[in-house]
Amino acid sequence: MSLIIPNTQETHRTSGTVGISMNFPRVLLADDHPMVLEGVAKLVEEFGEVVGKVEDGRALIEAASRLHPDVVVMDISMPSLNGLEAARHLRKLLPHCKIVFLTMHADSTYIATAFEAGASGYLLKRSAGSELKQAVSTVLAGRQYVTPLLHPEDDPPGDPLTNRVAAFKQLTPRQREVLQLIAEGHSTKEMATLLTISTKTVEFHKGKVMETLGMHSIPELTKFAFAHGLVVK
Amino acid sequence: MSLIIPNTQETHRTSGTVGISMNFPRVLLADDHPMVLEGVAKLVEEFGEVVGKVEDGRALIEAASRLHPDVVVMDISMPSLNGLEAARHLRKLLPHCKIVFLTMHADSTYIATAFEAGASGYLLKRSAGSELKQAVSTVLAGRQYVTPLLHPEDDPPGDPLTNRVAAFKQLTPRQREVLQLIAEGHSTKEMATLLTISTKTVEFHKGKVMETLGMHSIPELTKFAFAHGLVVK
DNA sequence: GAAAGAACTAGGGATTTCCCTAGTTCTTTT
DNA sequence: AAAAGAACTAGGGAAATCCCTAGTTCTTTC
Repeated sequence: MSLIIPNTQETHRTSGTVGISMNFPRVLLADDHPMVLEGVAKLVEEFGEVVGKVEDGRALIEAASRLHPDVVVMDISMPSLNGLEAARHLRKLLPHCKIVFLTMHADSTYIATAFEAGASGYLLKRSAGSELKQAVSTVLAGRQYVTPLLHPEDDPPGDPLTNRVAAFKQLTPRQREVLQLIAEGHSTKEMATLLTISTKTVEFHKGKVMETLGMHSIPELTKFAFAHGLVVK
Repeated sequence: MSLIIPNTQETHRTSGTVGISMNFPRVLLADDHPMVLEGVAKLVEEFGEVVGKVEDGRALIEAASRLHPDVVVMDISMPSLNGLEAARHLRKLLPHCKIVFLTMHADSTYIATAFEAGASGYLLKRSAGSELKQAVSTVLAGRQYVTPLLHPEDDPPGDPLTNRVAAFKQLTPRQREVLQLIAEGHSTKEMATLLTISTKTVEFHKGKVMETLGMHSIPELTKFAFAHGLVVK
């Protein structure tokens, strides 16, 4: 099974002008953390020219329309205008400019949205530095690049995690009920009393939830429940 | 109002051997995001030697005791052993090695804790790249460096978290270590292997943490660890 | 309205956790 | 240097858990 990446730009794979990997590409960088921005710039300078460095989405749009870079490497979380919105603008403004996201967000909902917004590449800050060059040359060659960290092959067998949001929707009502109670700190015995079923049944539901979500510990479930607003505070 | 920075290392200001800014310092880097780690390494290479790059706190301890760097530049949020705990270990292991934190956390509770843990410098990822050199040479000269972004004029009024922070401070180093591992989802057996102690001892620490914090479930501990930035994501 | 599939219910048994007690090491104080 | 206290270490036994299997109810489909 593979990550679902909506291919809104069929030219990525078939355009006649692409396929040539550029020698020394002109790169525009955007990240709201200067320390990271400048560090990444040094990495880019090993294989390309850094034509600009900006710290928010609006500045990115301005700089891009002025500098006409071959590729933009940008964060998603940025002040003023976030990376996803900036990408949508950029696609209309400079249709030939490639977009690579470099972000903390490993969530697959982000990556799908990113490609919908016009991205050709997706890296994580957890990715190796060498992937930057790899990603830039791949997208300039007209193909897409997604960091191996997000590739489904690496997931535990059965790969229920390809999309945790989707997985969440697969939970039955009873399972969601139990998940919430778990995250609230209730013991199996307490849940059994609360739901007027046996502890064994509660244990079964708990096990099913873990299996469905591809998780193996209470803290993981707790964080998940939080991330989905299933638990308050 | 001003930031309270406990001066646990009076030699910072008065030792006879300090005051000389080193020419080409040997720097050890720690950050759990390789892309950032490698970028920052490039920045450091402009003024010093990068003797090592590691991606978690436990690897940092190992590398530091082997490489004896002049200064360690590290993140706070790291898997396995967070930066603050790693700093406490480091201070005992290599008393002459300077510690500079480079982190996202602009919270003033973090910075106070950082200096308590043995730091001499505190930078943000929002800080300018040039501050890195500035910070390293300042701490090697025996003084402290805090990024201008954190200067007290910018602080929000009040501090509602005092109670929890107080409770957190009551934990022993070992207890904090175990708390982090619990919140990361490790089983007792895994923790025992990681810490090379028996499961029984891990269980004892876990119990003590719960008793001290007045909590009675793993989810509660997990949320607490999150609220204190002890765990990433 | 009968068959099929999904959801909910539980039992048994190995494993792990919880709680109490207690020895050892490390630090601080006198 | 000795004593005291705190932190860390770990054992034993009761309780709770995890994992597998399996019966019952509820819903969907033909």
